Parts: sequence; C-alpha cells; structure tokens
Amino acid sequence: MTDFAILGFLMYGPKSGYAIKRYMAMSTAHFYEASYGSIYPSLERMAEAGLVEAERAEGSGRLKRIYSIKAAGKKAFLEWLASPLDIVKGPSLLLLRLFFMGCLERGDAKEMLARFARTAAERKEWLESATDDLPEEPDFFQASTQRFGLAYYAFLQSWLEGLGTEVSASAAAKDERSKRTKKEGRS
Amino acid sequence: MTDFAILGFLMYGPKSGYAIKRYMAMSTAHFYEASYGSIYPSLERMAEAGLVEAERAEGSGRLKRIYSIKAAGKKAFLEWLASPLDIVKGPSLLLLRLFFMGCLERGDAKEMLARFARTAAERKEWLESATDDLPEEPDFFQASTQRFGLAYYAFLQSWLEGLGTEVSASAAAKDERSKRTKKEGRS
DNA sequence: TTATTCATGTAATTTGTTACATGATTCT
DNA sequence: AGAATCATGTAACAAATTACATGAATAA
Repeated sequence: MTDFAILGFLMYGPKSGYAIKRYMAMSTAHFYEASYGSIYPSLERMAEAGLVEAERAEGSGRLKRIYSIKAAGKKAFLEWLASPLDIVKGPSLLLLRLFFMGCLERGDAKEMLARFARTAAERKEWLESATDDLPEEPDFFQASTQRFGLAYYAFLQSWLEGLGTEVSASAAAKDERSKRTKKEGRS
Repeated sequence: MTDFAILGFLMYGPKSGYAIKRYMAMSTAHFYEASYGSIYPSLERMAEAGLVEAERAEGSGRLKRIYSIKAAGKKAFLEWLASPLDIVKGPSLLLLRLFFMGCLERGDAKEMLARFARTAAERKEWLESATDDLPEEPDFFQASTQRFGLAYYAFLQSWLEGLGTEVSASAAAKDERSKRTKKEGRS
C-alpha cells in the first residue's frame, strides 16, 4: 500500500521522502500514514523497478534525493487506483471490543460506550480544527476525505450513544420485569 | 490483537484452534479474522505464558488440543477490554483511493464512486443474509456488531452516492459557467 | 471408496513499526 | 552558539499471511 500512496503523492509533483511524509501528516493522517522506515526503502525499491527516478539535489554537500514519478509509475498507480476494492478490509479494533463487551458488567459496558462516543466526538473536533496548514489547496476529492471523516465520526458518535441508551433501556426493562415477578410471587 | 481475540472466544468456553477459527468465520468475519498461521502459534505462546491451558482430547489417536482460559488469561483479557482505544486506528483503503481520485477523469471517478456504493450495498446484503448458522445465540453486544455493520454500510452507500451526485452537479455547474462565459464573450 | 470436513502445524515471505545513527541548514 | 527543523538511512523486531504438509474421522 505504501508504494501506491507514495506514487499518488508523486503524481502531484516531485518530492523528497521527507516531504512525502510531511504531506501525509498534513493531509491523510486521519486514515493513512507511513514511517520513514517504509518510505525510504519503498522509494529505493521503486527506483530500481523503474517506477520513479531520483535526482540528486544540486550543489549541497549532503545527498538529497528528489523523486519524480516515471511513465511506468503512473501506469502502475492508475491501474491500482482503478482496481477493484474490498471496501472494508482490515480489522476493526472498535468492533472487536464491542463484540466482547458482554464480558463486562452492564455499568462498565455503558461507561465504555460513553467513552468511545466521547472519543469519536473529540476526533471530529480535532479533524475540524485540522484544516489549517495544508501545503496547497486540496482538490475536490482530497477535501472529500476530510468531509468523510467528519460525517463518519458523527455517525459513530450517534450510533454509540444510541447503543448506550439501548443498554440502559434494556436494564430498566429487566428491573421492571424482576419487580413485577417479585410482586406476583408475594401475592 | 490475535491473542486477545482468541482469549475473548475462550471466555465463552473451551475450544480447539480449529473451532476458534470457525467461530470467527461465523461471527466476526466482517471486521476480524485470523489465519491458522497466527492462531496456533498464539495458543502455544499463551499456553507457555500460563494464560491458557491445553487438554489433549481423550481416546483419539491423533493429538487434538482443547484450550481453556486460565485466571491469568481472564485477567489479561479484561484488562485489554477496558484499556483505552484509539478508535479509528488502521489505514483506510477506501479513503486512500478517494484521496487520489482527482487523478482520474471525471467520468471514471463517477463510475468508481458508483462501484464503491454498489459494493457497500452488496456487503450490506451479504451481512443481512449471513445471520444464519451461528453456533449459539449471539448476546446483545455480539449482535450489535452485526447491526453496526448494517448501519455502517448504509451510511457508506448513501455518502458515496451523495458524493457522486455532487460530482455531477459540479460538472453541470462548470458547463453552465463555460456556456455563460462563451455567451458573454460573444455579446 | 472417495470426497469432504475436521484438525494441527511449519516455513517463507510480506509489510510494517520503532529506535537509533547521522549530519546539514536555518532561525533566534 | 545553540535549538529546531530538514533530511536520509538502517537494524532489530513484530505481526501476520500464504502456501504447504500431514493425517484422522465422517458422510456420500
């Protein structure tokens, strides 16, 4: 995946490995980010494979590689972009937790749901305020990933809150039932 | 993560590695699944660490290990369950694609969005029909992961469709503008 | 009897992170 | 002069997948 993400950034112009990482941090951090430990080796591999080429920056004593995407790289990237996508691949930490929450007491479970909902709200706020220092104006689709994030966190928050009230409601219903049972037992 | 998922399944009773995999396929497949290559080594590791214990199934010639969770395992599992969670960790293939869709022609992009929306709808249908052969009645939270899946795919589908119509609308607006400009140019 | 399902395991590979090492350049 | 940022890279480790190898039990 790293390879294609890097190629994608290079589609918008030549960049150094360092710059690619900076771009990621500013624009895709909420759904994708790579470390130097994967960026530099990936660039080297792709240079060997002829997908990108490095230009040693002129003058300066220390090596400084500016990579640009080559025709083969563009082809590979566009093929990847158009290839079928298994839309929700990858494990969901959140759902895995949720799946096992029956192992907790109801009170603890409710608290956790509330905490998750709060986290979703916080992430949303963070994303709202993080529209700041983008290098260039994001294009329509780049901006849409931001908007997706906002919509998704909102969805998540309300869903988790809904689940929390359901848990309360079912607890109340259970209390109701057991009260009635006791009464009937006494009568 | 594998370790905790496995411990979670063992919380509901002793199981073989094979059975754990089967359970995953039937109940958590849409957000988490592990391979034998991670399940068996994980069980072995955890047995060494005293989190689980294996019982060789009686009689049968071939070895067959039924694992049960021990006190230390329960403790570790419950700690994990209650630990703070970075709610949306992990890269999103979908958003990465979306981010770079400006590299495509508008028509191709629209088509891709439509395809993604269709995939979401299909996943939803698949999930609806996959409520079939669960081993036991899922509890409230287990069932809620299923419901989350349905709600999420619905959200995804409508969001993607909305984005598609936005693309069309902006294309139409652009056409409008250029038409007007031409007219004004002529007048 | 033959195919399928049950059942366990390993080796190679993939893919990535973390932590470290190094040094140039620019701002204060 | 010193701190922060720019900049590249590697080695150790982690986590998991894929493909393979093996064989017992059971259903057709």
